[in-house]
Amino acid sequence: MEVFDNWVAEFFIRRQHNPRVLPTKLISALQLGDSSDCLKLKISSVLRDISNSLIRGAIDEGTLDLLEVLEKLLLQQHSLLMESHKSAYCWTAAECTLRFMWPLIASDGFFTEALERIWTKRIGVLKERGSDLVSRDLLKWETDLKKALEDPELYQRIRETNIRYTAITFLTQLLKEQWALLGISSLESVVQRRFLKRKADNVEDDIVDKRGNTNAAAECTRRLESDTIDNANEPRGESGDGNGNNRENDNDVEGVGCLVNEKHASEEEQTVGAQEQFYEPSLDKGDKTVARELKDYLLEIQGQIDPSTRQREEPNNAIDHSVNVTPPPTRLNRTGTGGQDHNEAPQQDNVNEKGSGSQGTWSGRVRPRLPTPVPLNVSPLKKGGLAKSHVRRPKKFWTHEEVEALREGVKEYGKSWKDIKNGNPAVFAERTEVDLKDKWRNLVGG
DNA sequence: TTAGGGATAGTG
DNA sequence: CACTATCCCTAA
Repeated sequence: MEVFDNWVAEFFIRRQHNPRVLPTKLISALQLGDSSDCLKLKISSVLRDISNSLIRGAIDEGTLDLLEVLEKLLLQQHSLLMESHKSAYCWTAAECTLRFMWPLIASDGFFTEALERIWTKRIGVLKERGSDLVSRDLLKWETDLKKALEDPELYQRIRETNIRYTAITFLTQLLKEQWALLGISSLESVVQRRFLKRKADNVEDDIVDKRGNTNAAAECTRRLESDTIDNANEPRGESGDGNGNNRENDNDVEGVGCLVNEKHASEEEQTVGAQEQFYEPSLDKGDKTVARELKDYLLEIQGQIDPSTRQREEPNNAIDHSVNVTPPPTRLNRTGTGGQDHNEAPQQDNVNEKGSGSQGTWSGRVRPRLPTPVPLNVSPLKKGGLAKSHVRRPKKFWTHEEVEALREGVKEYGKSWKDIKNGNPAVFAERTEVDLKDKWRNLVGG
């Protein structure tokens, strides 16, 4: 596979420019080899799939598949498995089982089936191959769940816990860490270099030249290629400026790091003509220009290689719009008339449908404004990175179970709240380590 | 991650 | 207002 194709694919997957194409499908279509670059590409696509399923709110056994695939890929790369990966797997598995616990008692066949399918078969396979995904927590869950089959009280307790939240938290953390490990994409680093170079040369006209050039795609393809070949064997910033798709703390982005950041960049430009009070003062002009340029290139390239995409209805919030350029002087046909909507491929995938106001067909390099993405809404348990969650978690009194478990925990681990929580994940599913600490404080009357 | 201070809400 | 249980923020 061409280096260039590889890079473009990587970029699209990272940026999710084309969410209508499932990354894993894209990857299999490309028929990658096993080189290290391809490995990273595959990892990216799996991460993107996981991310998509999180955005859709679909945490299911497909997510488990993805996590297992990710493990294998990481293994090929000789990477160690991260804690977040194990935890994400463990809690996702629990969540998948929990959804079959809706009957009040375990007698119903669904729960038994789920236990068999997920814990006996699926996880049995993991055990056989000695997977690191089989963590202590996972085994603990396994015994708890199997015990719950006999013990209605335990069944009840597990049934009522909010496992989903924990699963989402770990999945999010896993994504964050893995994206960070992947570093910035090749294409981005190339474009950044281009930009810096050009900035040095002070040749801004170049950009202007490109506009209106019908052959632009071919043109920039050529340029990119010629520019990138010499950097072909440069390693990606392994974790150097690990600003992966970090959603929260990237006030210190440097260089193109911000490109990889979805939210902030998008809000920056999204606000054109709308409310301006979204934050992110830390984006530096240079970066924005780089990002804008890159996006221009890629959209044009995309238009060439995938003509059907250009005239399909714009998707909505699942898409990334990091760098939305203000409408250029050319006309922007987003005037309700939407001239060219034939070819309505009925492939809506699963993008949700609330962004109905967002369509606007676009031709050439003119892009419509897209709706602001809905931030991944992890429950108020977590301090939200974006919408300052002034929302307090509802107060929930401690049950006798919890208090007892806490007492036991302190006896066993001392004041290692984290260990206590991990030692009894089922009971403490809805308590944070800080909660344990606070509760202990008031138990001992401090 | 943990400890400690403080905010918030319920009760009397 | 005082007191309690819980939740939140942040320094170290």
